[in-house]
Amino acid sequence: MLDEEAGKVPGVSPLGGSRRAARQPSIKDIARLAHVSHPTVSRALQNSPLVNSRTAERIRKIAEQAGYHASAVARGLVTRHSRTIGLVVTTAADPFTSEVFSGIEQAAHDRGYCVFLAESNADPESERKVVQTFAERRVDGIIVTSSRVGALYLPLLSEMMVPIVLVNNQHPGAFVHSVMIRNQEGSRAAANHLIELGHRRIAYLGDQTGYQSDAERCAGYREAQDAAGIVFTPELVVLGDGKPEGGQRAMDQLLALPCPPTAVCCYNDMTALGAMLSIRLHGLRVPEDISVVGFDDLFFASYTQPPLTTVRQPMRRMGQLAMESLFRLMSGDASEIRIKVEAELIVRESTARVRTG
Amino acid sequence: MLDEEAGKVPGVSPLGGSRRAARQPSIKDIARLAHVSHPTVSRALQNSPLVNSRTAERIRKIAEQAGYHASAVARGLVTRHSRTIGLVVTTAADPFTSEVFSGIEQAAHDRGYCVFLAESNADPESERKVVQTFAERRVDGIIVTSSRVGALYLPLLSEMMVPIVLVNNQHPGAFVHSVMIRNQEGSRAAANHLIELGHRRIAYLGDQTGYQSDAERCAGYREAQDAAGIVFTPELVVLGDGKPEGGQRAMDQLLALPCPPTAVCCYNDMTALGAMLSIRLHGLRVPEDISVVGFDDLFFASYTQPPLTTVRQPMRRMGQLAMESLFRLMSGDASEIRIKVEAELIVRESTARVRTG
DNA sequence: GCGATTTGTGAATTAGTTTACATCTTAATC
DNA sequence: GATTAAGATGTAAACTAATTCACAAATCGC
Repeated sequence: MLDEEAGKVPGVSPLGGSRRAARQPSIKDIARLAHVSHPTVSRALQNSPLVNSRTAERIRKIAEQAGYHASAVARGLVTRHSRTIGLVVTTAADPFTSEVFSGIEQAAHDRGYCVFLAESNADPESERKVVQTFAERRVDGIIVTSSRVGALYLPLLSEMMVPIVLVNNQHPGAFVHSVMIRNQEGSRAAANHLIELGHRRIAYLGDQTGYQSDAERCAGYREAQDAAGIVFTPELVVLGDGKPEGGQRAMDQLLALPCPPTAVCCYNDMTALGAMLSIRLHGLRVPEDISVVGFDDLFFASYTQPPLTTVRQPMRRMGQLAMESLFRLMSGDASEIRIKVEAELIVRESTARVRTG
Repeated sequence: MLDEEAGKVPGVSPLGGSRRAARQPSIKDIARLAHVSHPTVSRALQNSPLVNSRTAERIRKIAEQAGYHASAVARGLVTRHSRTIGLVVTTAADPFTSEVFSGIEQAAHDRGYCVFLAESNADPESERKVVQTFAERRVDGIIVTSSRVGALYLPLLSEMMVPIVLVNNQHPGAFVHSVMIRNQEGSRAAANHLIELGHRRIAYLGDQTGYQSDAERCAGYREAQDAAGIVFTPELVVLGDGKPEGGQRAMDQLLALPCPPTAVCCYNDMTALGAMLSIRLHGLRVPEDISVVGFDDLFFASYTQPPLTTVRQPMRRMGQLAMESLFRLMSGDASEIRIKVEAELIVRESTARVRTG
């Protein structure tokens, strides 16, 4: 016990006139208060069998009363683990993203991890900066959701020496870990549903920023048609931007066609929202005139008018799976992880039998 | 990957003998690679005038090539600042919350701060744990959004010695900093709009978990009616839960009344979503039979059928303001911050002149 | 050779974890 | 009652990766 025997925690009185911010108590402050050495405090707080359980209990109580919280930054320095993960998203203000985050956060929290959430705004430079920030902060792992720039991560990855899991963003050929929805199967189910309802002229309203997801969903749409012997009509494939505005514009295009479709498969629910608005503004009705199918099953899908038939992604679950995969990787398991989760068609009221005549 | 050719440089390599997993390069590794001392590297990377600019440039280049990222955890230990803030939300899977987050994140990112996002799930115990986690991680500040448990933060606050800003969650009387929407004025404007359309029997569909926000919005609703000489009818005030399900149930109640309202002010847009569904399911139409007003102006408000008249909250802006307030507080400014932002009525098509006869 | 600029040396500091080792206290055993 | 071992605790230090300071030394221009 060398330092100030003063007995008080230095700088702890905020009213002392000092302009310095009061310091949080350190392990040595607790040691002094409990009249033990600081290694004993450390042992007590970690339930080490080396300390008498009654002493340990006493120390824990004192620490609690003093409002002691062992600094994770000091601990992280020595343990070389921050118990922190980084999540990079295009934007957090998106129902899909925030559901996935929610799943990640829960799984992380359960294991004592904290999540840094950063937006890349779909800007590669910003994305690079975010990953660099995460590197500086020594996150133990990284999850990337719905990004367009998968290729970017390869060089960063080797530099970071930290596992990365991609959600719905598998860069083809890259050796990265991923959790994906079965895009093609889901989309095929949606298209099949329309075909079963008698539709023959079915459009696909895609997402020009969707890259692989869009390609796979479009493939599912085509596959279903091929199987049903419907010839592919290129002008029935138009592109939005994954948001309502883009969906609306793309639907406008379809409705300007000499012979518009009787049904539309949308890249996602946000796109479907815009498509349905476009249809209404053209004086047509869903599903009487045109059937609409979405993808995602966002919260609002059951509240649209009419309620939206869509392909459900288990978003929370996908977030959890991504986090659990990351835990596996962080614990040293180096095997490649490529999880594919099932998509489920949810039939509501935006799809109906094609109007005959 | 740290260059193993450090071995050909005379001197001891810290990695030389060890079989440890590849480590991220440290400032000393860079010093060795650049043939300078580590304080010089530190100076160079901080653009100190004490180093020759050419040397500094050379060092920066070497650091870059080696993929060096100065450890924020080590720096945080000595500087006592983590350049990190914590945001606690009830759930991230909510359009209001994620918009606010987005504003916060942008402002934080611009100043080199990272944001920990944690969910409390409206559970006080979980909320306490989250704040404790933030304390351990030595966040420089905390923002809390739309929480019910404002009172909880007082004891924690004094313990944490870290500034806290509340968004739409002012606990009355607590000495905390806050960014709030003008609930009462916004709600009054909504009710006035309905009154101007000739409505006399207007309901308020509140949120039993909304506490102060709900009280203020209800007060605005009553104030407008008082001013218009409309007598208050208690059975026209029903409570939801801030979500579509609650809105639907509450609207069901209103429609079961012997004399149902001709217009409804909803606590928020999510509630309005449920209310509109209930109205449809009862075979009535919006706005012909019943006018509906929301609150928030979430992204889907312009895509409902009919598009929703609502009171806009500048959510991103509120997030930014909260973050900027936190920066002020973190820089030592101790003056109380209580920002009130204006609400703006957005008239769309869910409200119409009351049906006469 | 003088002074200014630049760089190096060595150390303290931050708040923990962890280890090796030394005490000291009990309790059991002979 | 002494011996011995086990258990509990203290002491001192190393370690983590940076910042920062005091001071010394080297280099450079003039």
